Amino acid sequence: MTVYEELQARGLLAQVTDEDEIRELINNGKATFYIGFDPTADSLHVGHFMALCLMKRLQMAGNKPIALLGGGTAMIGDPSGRTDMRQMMTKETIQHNCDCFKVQMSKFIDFSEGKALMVNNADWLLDLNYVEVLREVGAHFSVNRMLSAECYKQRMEKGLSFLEFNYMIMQSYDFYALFQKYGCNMQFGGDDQWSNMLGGTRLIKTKLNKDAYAMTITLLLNSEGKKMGKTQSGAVWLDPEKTSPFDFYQYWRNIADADVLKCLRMLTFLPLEQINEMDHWEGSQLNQAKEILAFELTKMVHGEEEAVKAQTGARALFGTGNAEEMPIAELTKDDLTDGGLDLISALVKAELAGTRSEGRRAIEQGGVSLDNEKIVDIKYVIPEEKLVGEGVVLRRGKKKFKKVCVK
RNA sequence: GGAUGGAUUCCCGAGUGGCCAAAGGGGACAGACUGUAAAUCUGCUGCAAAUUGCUUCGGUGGUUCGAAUCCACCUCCAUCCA
Repeated sequence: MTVYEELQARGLLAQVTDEDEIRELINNGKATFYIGFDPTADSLHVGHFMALCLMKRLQMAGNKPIALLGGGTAMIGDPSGRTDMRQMMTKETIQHNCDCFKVQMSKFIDFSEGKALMVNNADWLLDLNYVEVLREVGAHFSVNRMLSAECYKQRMEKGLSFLEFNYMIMQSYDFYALFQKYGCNMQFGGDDQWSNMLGGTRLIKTKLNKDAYAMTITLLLNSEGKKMGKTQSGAVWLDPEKTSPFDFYQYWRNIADADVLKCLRMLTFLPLEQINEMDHWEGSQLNQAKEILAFELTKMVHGEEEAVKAQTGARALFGTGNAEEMPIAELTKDDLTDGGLDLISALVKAELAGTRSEGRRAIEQGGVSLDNEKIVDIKYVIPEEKLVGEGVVLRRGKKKFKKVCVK
């Protein structure tokens, strides 16, 4: 199976500019392609992960990837698919985020001599001269056409600043610059980037009369049409400090039935035959598929050791309600009052509740248990001797656990 | 620059002097049912020393016994006109 066929079979391809050309290029390892990553946070998230996987797949097929850090474009902010303006970031924040991205990316992609490149568009965007850009680049863009682009639609209702409006031009310029500098002939990106990417191919065509190609990856949407990789508390990060391997595992372990197979195909490197076999699994059997998905992804992101830990931890936790591997909240004697710790404080200190009111509610509604024993008394005090040493398992709801102990 | 309409809690959105910690919906959280799923049903959703107290309706100041609500100024947004 060729790379192109595999990408197709996995449902990764969304739109392509020229199917035959692209197939030819990437199947024969002749593509030098780039994917842009705007450093909008200090860690990569699942969406980036997907792009990195694609990068890896193509690299394995002999193509040369360029990871483009958007140190320049992040100064502007991509309005695509947004309903409001992004908060402007300072140069320092952007630089910091770039550094974080670099470290994380290096774990997935082999950037050793000649195999791949990592560049930062701040290097060429920041020194551009306004009037010159307007004349050289701006002249080739039709405002009418830009406005009709899908990515601005949402913003036409709420308003779009001129700053953000220029994002497309900056991204197009990137492609143009990379084409000239590194012979980069292809761009990949999320499907929401389509119009930005087309801008680049068109610019290369008009300025240089050369062909360049663009291809988008299907956005990872769940069965309800929402972007995956987000939780109510924010994105699912690849940085273990921001999303622990256990939480990362749990995120995938808990996805909807309807989404498991799709995720396996799109995100893992498991052979398609193996995934196709799971296709006819039904009902609770799908739980196995979810375990596989969660394990595979955790392994890729955090390593096998962490994946095993997360899996055994989760199994034990949801089986017996107790486990070795469990997030621990370590308190000190100072946290105790009168030889014990009241339950509400324990919930807050263990970060199982954001506020005391929230903790109180959880207890009142029967959602809190201590060592598998439900407690509904909001005045309950955990005696000190229980907290010393091994500690106790404090549980809020079905899925949130912490071992609480006192040093 | 001019005219008009806006800004309410996580989001949408009602409220136009006291009955307002503020309707309704969504989301989140908790419970029941399950398979750590979905759907459904129930509860709950500002904070706290919790039959009470404190803070909140874009900002600042004012009127009033009392302001999300009235007045003044300011900031931001949308629509139309230039």
